[in-house]
Amino acid sequence: MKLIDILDATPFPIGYRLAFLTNFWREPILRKMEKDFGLIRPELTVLMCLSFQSDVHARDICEVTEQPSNTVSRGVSSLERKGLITRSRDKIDTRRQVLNITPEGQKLHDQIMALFKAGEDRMLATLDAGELAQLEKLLSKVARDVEAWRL
Amino acid sequence: MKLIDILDATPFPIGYRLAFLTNFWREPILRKMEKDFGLIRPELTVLMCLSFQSDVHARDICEVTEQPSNTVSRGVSSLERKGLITRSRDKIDTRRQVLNITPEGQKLHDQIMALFKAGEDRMLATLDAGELAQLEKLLSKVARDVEAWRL
DNA sequence: CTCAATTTGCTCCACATGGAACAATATAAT
DNA sequence: ATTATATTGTTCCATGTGGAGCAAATTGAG
Repeated sequence: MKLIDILDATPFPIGYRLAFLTNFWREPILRKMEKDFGLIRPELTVLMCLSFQSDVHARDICEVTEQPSNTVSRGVSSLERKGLITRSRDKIDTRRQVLNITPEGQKLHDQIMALFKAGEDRMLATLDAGELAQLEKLLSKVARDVEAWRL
Repeated sequence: MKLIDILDATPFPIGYRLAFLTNFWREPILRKMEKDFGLIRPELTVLMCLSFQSDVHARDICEVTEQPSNTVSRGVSSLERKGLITRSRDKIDTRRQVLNITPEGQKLHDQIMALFKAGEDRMLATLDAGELAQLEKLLSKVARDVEAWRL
């Protein structure tokens, strides 16, 4: 009995393959990230948001990533302790705090992104250029349509 | 700031989209499964294995799904308490126990599979028949190649 | 101006999960 | 046969995570 056999027996061939590929691509890298860099998942989420945009509030991260506020709160706190992001009170609304990534945080972020990139290259090595373009185009189309089909 | 924007900014466009689609397709269904049927993830894993094949050992499930033995053990115990699977000592090796799905378990399994199928249909509604075939073919190719690229 | 309602971020708590050690049983070596 | 080693499945424990509720601060209605 192999996992791939059970996979082939399900009535949702594409969904299961999406989950299958996601697991084998992402999970080992996340474990490596935790082991080598001591960064856990919620911290990476915050780091990616701050790398993408500056002067962000924790609340923004909650909304964008649809994560509960306590998870984001923990991620922000530990990232600040590590010196990977900065936290400063908002002058106008002192409940809020303005978050920014530090150079150290950006550097770590880039290293981790490189891990994912290398993993993707390995995963897709069996596809030629045309197939790669096809796959990205199809996944993009479905992803862009997300608001129409998400529950 | 939208999640899809951060997505587009990463250097791994396909990997991130795989993860993105997997999350929005699978997670809501798993939550619904937990709420409506009281079944948690490790239980579903065991149930799917037993639906696929009869007379399996817990150890087999560990190997196929690469889950730790305690997780499988808990799943097996709770499924048996609920009457969804049966457990009987192996006559030859009395350390082992032979697991089988019950008719009730099979019925529940089929109901849950139908949820995932319906979710997949919704997710892929934007693709035409040719695109669907293309996508499945490409995902299959990469998935079959898993042993070559997994870390 | 005053007080209720909202928003932000945090702590407490409950639970799912994986690692490690354990008992019971089976297998191998001499 | 006896003893050491493997294997199976379980319980204990540490940790990551989300829900609910909380205090502090802001906003809005009268």
